[in-house]
Amino acid sequence: MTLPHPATDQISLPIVLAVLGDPTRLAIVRYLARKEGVPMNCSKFLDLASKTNLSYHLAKLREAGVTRSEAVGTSRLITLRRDDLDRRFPGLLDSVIAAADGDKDLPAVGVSEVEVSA
Amino acid sequence: MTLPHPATDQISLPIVLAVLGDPTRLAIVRYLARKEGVPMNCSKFLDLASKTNLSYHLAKLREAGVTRSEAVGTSRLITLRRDDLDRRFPGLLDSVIAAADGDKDLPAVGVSEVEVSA
DNA sequence: CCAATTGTTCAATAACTTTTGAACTAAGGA
DNA sequence: TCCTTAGTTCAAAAGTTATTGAACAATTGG
Repeated sequence: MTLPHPATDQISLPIVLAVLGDPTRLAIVRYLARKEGVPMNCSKFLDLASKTNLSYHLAKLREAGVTRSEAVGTSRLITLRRDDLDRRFPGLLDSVIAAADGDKDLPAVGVSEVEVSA
Repeated sequence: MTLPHPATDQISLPIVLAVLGDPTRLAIVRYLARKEGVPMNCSKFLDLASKTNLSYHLAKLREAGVTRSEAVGTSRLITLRRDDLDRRFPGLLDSVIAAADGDKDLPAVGVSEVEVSA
């Protein structure tokens, strides 16, 4: 957990809402929610924005307490801080993700991915 | 309903999240939620911001589909579009308001008001 | 060691959002 | 009619966020 992350009780509601109020970041969060438990690296999101811009948006998500970024080799493993968010704002993430899933106009990543069973 | 309001199915998730991601507007929404059914006029919120600035924030809430503003005489009656929001984004408003109520650091209006029974 | 891969940082710019005050409109009461 | 109340509009200024490209750093494979 190399990079700075806020403690669970430091996560601020307005900041989380503002951070989720951006279509690119919302798409990232949706994808992480769909692939829960599977750590993602940034390259997954390159069809949403440029590398530099992704770095910016992923930092915003991390600083808001929405995601966790871990440095592993030259990659960052990114995960949703679902437990922390659910503890702090019960029901919020679920309703946001459900709402986003129901909206065909929002940008999305990896929608047509093949599920690989173990 | 004189002023322009989006239809229920035109309410956009990122816009709603961004609009609620402002502490002043969140305080307005919390107050409206607490006084559900009782139409408010803008002056209720004058301790949050200046008259001009309130006009701006209330327009943002209306344009996002979060509130309804009705012109009555020289006043505006403002209400939460709870039914519409619940239909469009089930659970979202409740979790946002519950989260806001649990946060002592957020600005609030009319917290210490006397409940007047009929 | 060298090159490729992965992502960051920096500075610049563009694009928005918020806040302000002065001037305004519209309704209602004296 | 005139004054007050309630809120809007407008243009400017201030502040913030998003986007870009070029340069950089760190790790890993050959």
